[in-house]
Amino acid sequence: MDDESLELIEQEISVFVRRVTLTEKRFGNLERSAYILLRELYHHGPIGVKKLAEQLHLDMSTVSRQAAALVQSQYIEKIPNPNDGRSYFYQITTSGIKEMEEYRQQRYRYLAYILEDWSAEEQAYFGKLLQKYNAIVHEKTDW
Amino acid sequence: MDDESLELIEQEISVFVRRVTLTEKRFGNLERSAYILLRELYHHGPIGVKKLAEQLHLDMSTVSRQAAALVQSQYIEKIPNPNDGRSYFYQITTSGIKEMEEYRQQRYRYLAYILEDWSAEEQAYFGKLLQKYNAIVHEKTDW
DNA sequence: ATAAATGATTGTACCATACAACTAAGTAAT
DNA sequence: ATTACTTAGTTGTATGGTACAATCATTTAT
Repeated sequence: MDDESLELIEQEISVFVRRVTLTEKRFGNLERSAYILLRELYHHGPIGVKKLAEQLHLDMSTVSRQAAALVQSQYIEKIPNPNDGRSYFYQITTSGIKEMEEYRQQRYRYLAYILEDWSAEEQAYFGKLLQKYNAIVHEKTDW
Repeated sequence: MDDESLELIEQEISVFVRRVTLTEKRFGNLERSAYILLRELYHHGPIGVKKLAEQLHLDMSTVSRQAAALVQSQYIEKIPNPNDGRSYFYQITTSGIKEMEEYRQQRYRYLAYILEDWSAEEQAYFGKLLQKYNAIVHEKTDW
């Protein structure tokens, strides 16, 4: 692999990640972790902590606590699994969807602002390359 | 701005950031935060906590603690400023450089593995777009 | 029926970060 | 020069994100 590109990517990724994490900490009432959890629930539908943790590549204990907080805030509901007394299904509520979309809108606005002067090609390519990167990590590692 | 690209980018950035942060937590003896601090010291040369915090866009207290830990590990040295009894210069040590490079090598290896099947164009473009994104955030926000 | 496995929670620990209070040293104003 | 203001740095406290280990309750397998 081309060393120059490698160095550039290495350098820029670390700056990029720093910026995104520090900038997008909280939008509205949600932390970023909560947003990601809600998004997963929204797309996947009712699901237990174990599977949720697998999807998010987090430890069950982490997800269990985050989910508990979201139940508290009434953004998700915890429904006992009728076929298995140990397990539950978490389900996003109307209010949860609203908050999730609120957060997303804020991200959209911010991104649109940052990328406003990019050409359509650059924007499209940026999205595709990020997607490709993520897909490869998914394939190649245990993600 | 094109909505489709925006949605894609929004989605993929959050996955991307998650993955990078969870994957690259620690390489060798360094945390990622330590690596970034060392890199800054390495490139910038001797500098106090205040400026360091500005460069890294972190609170002084955060940097102060991270720096103290690195002094402890002997990866950096704390030198009193002869012209100002309040302030110090932090300076990376030989051993600090070694660790920093160790960390970087591990990141390189990992990245090279992930990107091995990308064309040279894709690699180059990916680096450039990340760089461009970072530069714009820098211009447009108080970063 | 007892042992093993499983879903979930809780205890504990660590890192990253910020804000506020504080200390010590420098600078400015009277 | 003495007093008040400012500044560099550290430390106290709080929050969030995460993991590992222990535990609890229930289900499955022997």
